[in-house]
This record gives sequence, structure tokens and C-alpha cells, in this order.
Amino acid sequence: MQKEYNLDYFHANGYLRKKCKACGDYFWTLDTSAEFCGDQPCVKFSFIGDPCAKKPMTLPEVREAFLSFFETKDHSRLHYPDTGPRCPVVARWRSDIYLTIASIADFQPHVTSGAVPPPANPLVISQPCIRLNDLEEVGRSGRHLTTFEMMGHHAFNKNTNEIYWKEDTVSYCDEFFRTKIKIPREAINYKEQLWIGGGNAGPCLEVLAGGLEIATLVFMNMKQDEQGTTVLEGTHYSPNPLNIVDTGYGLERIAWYTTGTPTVYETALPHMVSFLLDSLKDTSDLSSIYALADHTKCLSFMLGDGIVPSNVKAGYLARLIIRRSLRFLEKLRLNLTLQQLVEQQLSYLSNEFPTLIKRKDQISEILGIETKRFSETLSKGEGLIKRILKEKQTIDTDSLIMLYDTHGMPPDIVQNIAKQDNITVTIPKNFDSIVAELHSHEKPQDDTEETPTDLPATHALYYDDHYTKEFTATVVWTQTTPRGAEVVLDATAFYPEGGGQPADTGVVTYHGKPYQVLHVEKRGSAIVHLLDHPIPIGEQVQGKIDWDHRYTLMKHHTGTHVVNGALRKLFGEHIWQSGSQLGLTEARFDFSHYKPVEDNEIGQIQRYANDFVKQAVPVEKKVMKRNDAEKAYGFRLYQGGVPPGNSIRVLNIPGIDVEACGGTHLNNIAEIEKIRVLKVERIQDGVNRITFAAGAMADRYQQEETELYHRIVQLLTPVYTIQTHTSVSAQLREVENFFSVSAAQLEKTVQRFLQESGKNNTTTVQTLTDACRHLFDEWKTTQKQKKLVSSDAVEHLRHTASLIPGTSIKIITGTSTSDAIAIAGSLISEPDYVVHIYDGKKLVSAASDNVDIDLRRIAPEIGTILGGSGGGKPKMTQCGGPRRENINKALETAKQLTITLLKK
RNA sequence: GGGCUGAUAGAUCAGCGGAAGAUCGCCGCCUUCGCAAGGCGGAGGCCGCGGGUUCAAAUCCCGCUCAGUCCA
Repeated sequence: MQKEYNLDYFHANGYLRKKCKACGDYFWTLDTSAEFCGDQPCVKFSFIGDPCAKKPMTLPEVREAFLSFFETKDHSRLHYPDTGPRCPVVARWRSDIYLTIASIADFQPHVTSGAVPPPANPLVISQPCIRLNDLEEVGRSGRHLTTFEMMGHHAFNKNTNEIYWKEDTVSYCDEFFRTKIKIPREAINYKEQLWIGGGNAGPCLEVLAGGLEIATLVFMNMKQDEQGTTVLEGTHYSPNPLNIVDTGYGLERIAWYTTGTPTVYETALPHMVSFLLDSLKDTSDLSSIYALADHTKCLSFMLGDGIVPSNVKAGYLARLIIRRSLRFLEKLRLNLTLQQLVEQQLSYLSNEFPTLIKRKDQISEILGIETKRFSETLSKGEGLIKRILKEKQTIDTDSLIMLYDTHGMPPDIVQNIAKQDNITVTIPKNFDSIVAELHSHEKPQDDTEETPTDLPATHALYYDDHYTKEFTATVVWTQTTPRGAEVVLDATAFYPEGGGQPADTGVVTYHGKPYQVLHVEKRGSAIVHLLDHPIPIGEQVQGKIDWDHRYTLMKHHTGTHVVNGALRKLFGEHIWQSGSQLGLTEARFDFSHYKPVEDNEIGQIQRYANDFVKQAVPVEKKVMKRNDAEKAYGFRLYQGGVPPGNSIRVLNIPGIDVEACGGTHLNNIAEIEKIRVLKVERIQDGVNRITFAAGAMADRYQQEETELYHRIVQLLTPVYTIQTHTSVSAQLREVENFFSVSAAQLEKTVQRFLQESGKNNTTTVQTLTDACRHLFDEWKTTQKQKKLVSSDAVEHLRHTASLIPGTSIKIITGTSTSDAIAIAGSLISEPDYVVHIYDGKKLVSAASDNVDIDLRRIAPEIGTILGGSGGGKPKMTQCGGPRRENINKALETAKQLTITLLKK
């Protein structure tokens, strides 16, 4: 490895290779007396209060110095449509991470693997990054930040085309720090290290000054490979097709080095720190102030770049930061809301990052919602804690874990609440690992790896023309499986299942005989047709897809993009696809949004979508170079996932929606005809699902809905005269809500309420909704009356009482039309009674409080006579069974058994 | 995506196979010059929806819906 670092540049400039006395690692230095590598913990910070740089610099000054310096060295700056010179902090172009954690992350995995050429080469960028790994240290350590900018100059070298490699990289670094930041050469050491991360590895030099790592120069030349011959930390690596210069210059750290402030926070977050200090009476808790200054910046980027708080994925991370911030706010007793602080932060960031403040209103709304939600969670949790304390007098580890894992109560908050009752709660040291252990049994989801096949590739005719219905092709491969004959053709118009679009159906004709296409799927670059009958290799066949089937799917697919556009128009740029499934009768589209969709918004979505359809916008379908597409449309392209490869299919509906999409689509959105929203529901925190139908299917739903409406009106007609019949769907929704049932159960439910209410007079009302409300009230009244005991009936039964000889106890057996429990209860409110009452459904036995009897000893026997059984409490039992004809015998037996029981 | 909770009065919850409860809030009366407090009384429940088991389900079992929360 040593030769990896043996650079001409070091030798030519008089650098010495030394071994650190503390850690034993090697480093290059001009300082002949240097004994230590210059990294922590081998040395302490030496620049605080005593910066070696000539003058303090601000973040924008350092950033611009860096970018323009590398521009003079032929590096290009980048530009994206949404975010300008940077990528978003939410890594939309990657499926393996949620947040952008390094400048090189912008180019992984496609550029670094060599599949896609870099957007420029070499290039320079200052990329805002978010890392939550050392969250606990933020504010406390004086140097950790969740949000920072990693400045990088990157060169992607192919063997044939080397831009530059180690020598230039070190030379640029030296020149940049010497001339732009004005750090004396002697103050900087270069430490030899190995860099491993994200499936790549390579030698690297850490650039150290004053005990601070101000840059890392990585020479990424290896990739993870089981066949590889290089073994690093137990993993095999082989040479990467590209030699990548991956540098990371810490913007905040470099600036900090020039200012020498007590912590990095005064330099990285100068305005916010002083704003907080000015707003506080007690400024002693500096670490909380720093953390809050940091977290509000983190939130500005997260929410500004469109993350919607949620209990999953990136949204969960946003919520984590929101809740941590709220607790710091509480701890500091700051008289401001989180909303106000983030607004403040946004105003500080607005010059450097103008896109963030555009979303200010939504960010504020989100923070308002989240603040309220957290306080609700806490107050619920507080009640729970109080109850546990009441019961157990203490909170053991199990409860502590339960409170956190199930109810989101952080242990230190539990501790504080218990303290109010003078109860000490100890948090076990391994609390975090206990929580981790709880979740460790989950199996990691195995990504469905495509089994590599050597099937012959199929030419996809549906991409040549999305409207291809018939074609001629040759069988190039076949095999028979239990589910049918698998056939690969040299070309096909049959669309294989994928991207939420179901497979095409239809027939393949061979020798004049049509064979059903049962399923179509993609396997590698081959498209496999599942037929009900085999066809030999080499034969020519005619394919014909079921056009009705496909055309409906196309309407739904293009419709989905239009609905996405409508949602974005109504709600804003944070709308992002989180799932999509097309069907024949309907399509559903899941999207991020920070609150449930309100009823009146459903109509608005539908109106926007249909307005778009009326505009008859032609749909552009084109294959684009990935870089060109990203440059033109931004990362919004990747709503439906990130396709691999250098070329991607872009579906652009100008002014409405543009996405990378592999599906088949209409030529003009007018062909959608119409869109009807069927349902909007919240499927997850922060995610809503909209279900809609397009074209003829929309009509069908409308018709079904109207029919349902009229059937219900018909049901109600005998007792309700409904005068107006408008907004049928809205009314049905309202009524479904009111009875808390789904549309499928609505009829049944209305019928049930009609029957149970026993209503027989006619009432005139305005609408169906009014009728249902009225019916419900009637039903309630009836239910109450059933429970009411008629005093006449009670008195009548009381007159039939007979005294049990030799006792003061009176016995009553009889039947009643109202609830036997109520009647019996009323009879035994006076002392000395034992009663057996039957109401047609059950036989209730009950005894007055003063009667010494255990009725449970006879209840099963009485029940048996009725063909069932019975039981209950000593002085109140119930029994029954299907054989109602035996009731007289049962009552008589009850009487006899009671007498026997009492005589004992 | 995977767990774990929960759904009962307007609110917070108890009950966890045998007459739907408590506390707060609400209404009325008593007390007071008036208010608060106190005393007495009252109204207010499809026990989330749909099935199943049982003589009997708020309670047990299975779906569904909604909500909360943790992890990646």
C-alpha cells in the first residue's frame, strides 16, 4: 500500500513521510519536528482562538473561493432545474439511501459504476449533506453538525481518458489552501489512510490542520467484488472500471479554521446562534442552543427539499429531528415556536439557497401540525405513565421500553414526569441496545434479485409504437413449465408486467390456431410469454394483443400522470409518488402529503385533472440520456423509482407532469376522456392514496354510484320523502361516513336501521343525508324504549308471585315482551324475590340481594331443557337455547329447582 | 417494508364472557347579594365496521377500517 502514497509532489516539495507517535499511522509533512499525524485524538485543536489563517472567512466566502478556484482549473459547476447548483438533500436518485450524505453520493451508483457518463468531467460542487449518525453529539461536542456542505472536485478517469489523478489532486489541494484560505503550507499534514464505503474503496489522504480534518482526498479505484483478489477488512475488492477522484472539503470546518471560534456552531450557524442567545434570558445551556441552531437548519433543508414527515423512510428522519428540536425548545424554555425558529432560519438561508424559502408556507404548516401532534403524544404518554405509577409505584425497564417502543415516550421524559411524583426512574445503560434487540429478529428484506439468464433478447415493439396491436415474430426460445408453455419471441408488442402496469393479454396465432397469452413477464432482456400451448423454436407466429384491455390500461397509466400533475398543482411540490398500481377497472396512486385530503379537495383534484384532459395536451415519449433528462427536468423524473442505465424513457406531458416511465401511454391526454375520483384514503402517516377511473370506466362507476343512490332512496321511500337529489357522490360519502360503513355495506345497513327502528310513518326531508340522520335518531329512540320497562308489566308479574312455604321468599315465573334482564332487575329491586323471566330470547333468573342463593347451580340445567346451557353471576343468570317450545317446562323446572335449593 | 399498541359518554380512560362504568366537562336544583367551591339530581353510548365461536360477546377468534408509535 505504501507506494500508493509515494507521490512525486511530496518529494518535489520537500515533504517528509513520518510515523505518528500516537496512532502509528504514516503522514506527510513539511514540519521537520512533527511527531504526530495531526488528527484527533493524537493532537488537540490548536486553532481555537488562534487561527493560523490570515483572516476569518464566512461560509459563502469559502464556498465561492472553492468553486471559483476549481473553475480556473477547468472544473465545471453543475446546475439542476429544481435546486440550482446542488442536488437535494433527499436522495431521490437513489434507492439505497434516503439522505444525501456526501458530494459523491450525487453520482452514485450510475456514474461511479461507469454506466452513465458524469454530467461534467471534471466537476466541482458544494453539496449540502445531512448525516444523523452522531445525532447525540450535535451541540455537545462542539464540532458535530447534522447539516453541512461537502465541497468536492471530482474527476472520473477511464483508462483511455485520464483527466487527472493523485498528483494533481494533492497539488490543487495545496494551492487552494495556500492561496485562497491562506493557510501556511507547514500547518498542513497529509495522513495516509484507507477509504472504504458504499461498496467502493481506495487509498486516501486526510488533510489535517490544527488538529482538524479539513479535507479528505479519496482515490476510489476499487469496487466490492466476490471474485476480487484484494481483501480489505474481510471483503473482496477488484479494480473499478473508473479511477475516481473523490474529494471532500468540509465547508464549515475550513471556515471554522479561519475564524477560530470556540465551537464550529458560531461559524457554521452564526446568525441562528446569536438570534437564540438574544432571545433567551438564561443562556447557560449552550449545547442545547447549538443543537437547536443546527436542527433548524437541518429542517429547513429537509422540508424545503420536499420531505414530508411520516412514520416511514425519510419522513421518519424528519420527524425525529422535529421532535428533538421541540424538546430542546422546551428545555431552553424558549418563548418561540419551532415554526418561528425555522422561519428565521429560512430567512438566513434565503440568499444562498433561494429554493428553500419558496416552500415557507408549507414548512410552517407542517411544523404546526407536527408540534401539535407531538404534544398530543406526550400528553397521552403522560397519562399512561401516571397510571402505571399508580398501579406499580415505579416504572421498571419493561415499562420504559414499552413506553418508548409503543408510545414514543423518550425515557428521559418518562424520568421527568415520574420525578414530579418523587419517584426515581433509572434508565438502563443498555436501553438503546434493548430496543435494537427487540427489532433484531426482523428478517432483512431480500431484494428480489433478477436471476441472470441467457435468454435471447426480445425487441420491444410496444416502445416503437405504443399503439402496436398486431405483429409477426419468430419463436427463439421455449420451455414447458407446470403453469404452461414459456415462449420468447424475437420481437413482441405484448407488454410484460412491470412498474405497476399489468401484463397484456391476447392471442398468438400459429398455423391458424390461436393460443391464449396467459401472462407476460420480463426476464433479463427477454420477454417471456406464458401460453396455454407450446410452439416449437424457429416457427413464425402472429401476435394480437387484446386492445380493449391494453387501451384501458393506457388510459389509466397516462391518467395517473395527469392526476399526479393535478395533485401537485393543488397541493405543491412536496407531492411525490410513493406507489402506483394500474387495474382494468381503476387505478390507484399513492402520494406523500402531510395531512389527509379533505372532502372538498377531492372535487378540486377531479376538476383539475379533467381541466387538463380538456386541454388535449400531446404526450411526448422519448428516450433521453440520463444527464440530459436530469438537467432538463430535475430529479422529479424519478417518482416511480430510479431506472438503471445511461438512457431512460421520459414521459413528458408538458406543463403537467414529467417522469421516467417504462409504461405504455396515450399519444394525447384527450384520449383519457374523463377522470373520476373514486376514493381518497390515508394509507399511512404522510401518505395518501387516490383511486380513480378513466374513460368508460369512469362512466361505469358513475352509473354504479347513481344506481346505488337510487336503490337506497328506494329503500327509504316508504317512510321518507326526499325532495332534492343533488351531489350524489358527496352524499353517499357522507352517509357512508355517518354509518361508518363502506359503500358495499351501505344498503344492508340502511335496511337494518329501517327494520330495527320500526318506523312506519312518512317524513319529508330535503336530502338523503337528512333522511339517514333522521332515521338514526328514530332508531335511537326505539332502542331506548326497548330498554325501558313498563311498570304495568312489572306490577302484573309481581301479582303472580307465590310464597315459598316455610320461607319469606316470593317466587315469580313468567314471560315478558320487553328485555327480561330489565324486568327481572326491576322485580328484584325489592327484597325477598327470586324471579325467572323469559323474553322470547333468553330466560333470566335473578334474586334479590337479601336472598341467600346461588342461581348458577341451576342455570345450566334449565338451559339444557331449552337445548342450550346457561350461567352467570350468583344472583343473576341467563340461559337459553334453540328449543323454545320447551319454555313452559323450563320455567316450571326453574321454579322447582329454586324451591329445592332454598329448602336445603 | 417489518414490528408493537389502541378504538367504550363531549374529553381521559376502567371493565376483558353473564344487568355498560369512573373522573372531568355539560344541564338543572340546593347553597350565595353575585361568583367560585361544595351538596343533590339529570342528560349524554350502533362498546369502530363485518363475520365466527357460545345458551350468552364491549369482552374470545378471524377479516377490514381508522389512529398512534418504534425500527430499517
